[in-house]
Amino acid sequence: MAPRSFWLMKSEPSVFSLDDLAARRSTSWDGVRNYQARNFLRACREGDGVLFYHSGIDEPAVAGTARVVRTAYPDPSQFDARSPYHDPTSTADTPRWDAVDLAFEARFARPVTLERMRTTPGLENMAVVRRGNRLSVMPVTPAEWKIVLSLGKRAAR
DNA sequence: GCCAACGTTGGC
DNA sequence: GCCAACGTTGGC
Repeated sequence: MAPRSFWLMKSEPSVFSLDDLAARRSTSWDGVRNYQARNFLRACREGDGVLFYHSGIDEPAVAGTARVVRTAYPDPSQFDARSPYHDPTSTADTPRWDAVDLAFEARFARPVTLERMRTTPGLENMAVVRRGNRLSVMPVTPAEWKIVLSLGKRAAR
C-alpha cells in the first residue's frame, strides 16, 4: 500500500469550522472552484491526513486534523441552481468539479498559527506560508505534517 | 495567443 | 477596509 499523503485545507470558521466537522463527524468537502485545488482533491486517497486551517480570522491557524474518508467524486453543488457554488457550465456528463469526504480526527491543544509556522524551522517552504498562495487545498510534506502535529500537541510558546 | 480588466482570496 | 497576488474572462 502506498504511503499516505498529507494536505492542508482552508475554511473560514464562520462558514465551516473544525468544531462543525467534529459535531457531524464527517463532511463533504465541496465548493472548490479552482483547477489546481481540484487536482489536489483528485489526488487525495482514503486515509490521507488533512491539516484543517482556519482562514479569514485575526489569527489564521491550523486548528487540528481530519482524514480523507472518500476519494474524489463529482461535487453535487455544481449542479444545484440554488447553491452559491452552482456552475451552469458544468454538466452531469462532464462534471467539472470534485469533492472528497473528510472525517474529524483531532483538535489541537493549541491552534498552530500562520505566524508560528512562518517562524518554525522546517516549515519555511510550506505552501501555506508562501506569499500570495490562495489555494484552498494544498499539499503538505510528511516532514511538515510531523512538525505541525508536534506544535499542535504542545502548549504554544 | 496576448494582455488588460475584472473578480476573488485572504492576510494585515 | 485595504490591497497584493493571481486566476479568469473576453476583446482583438
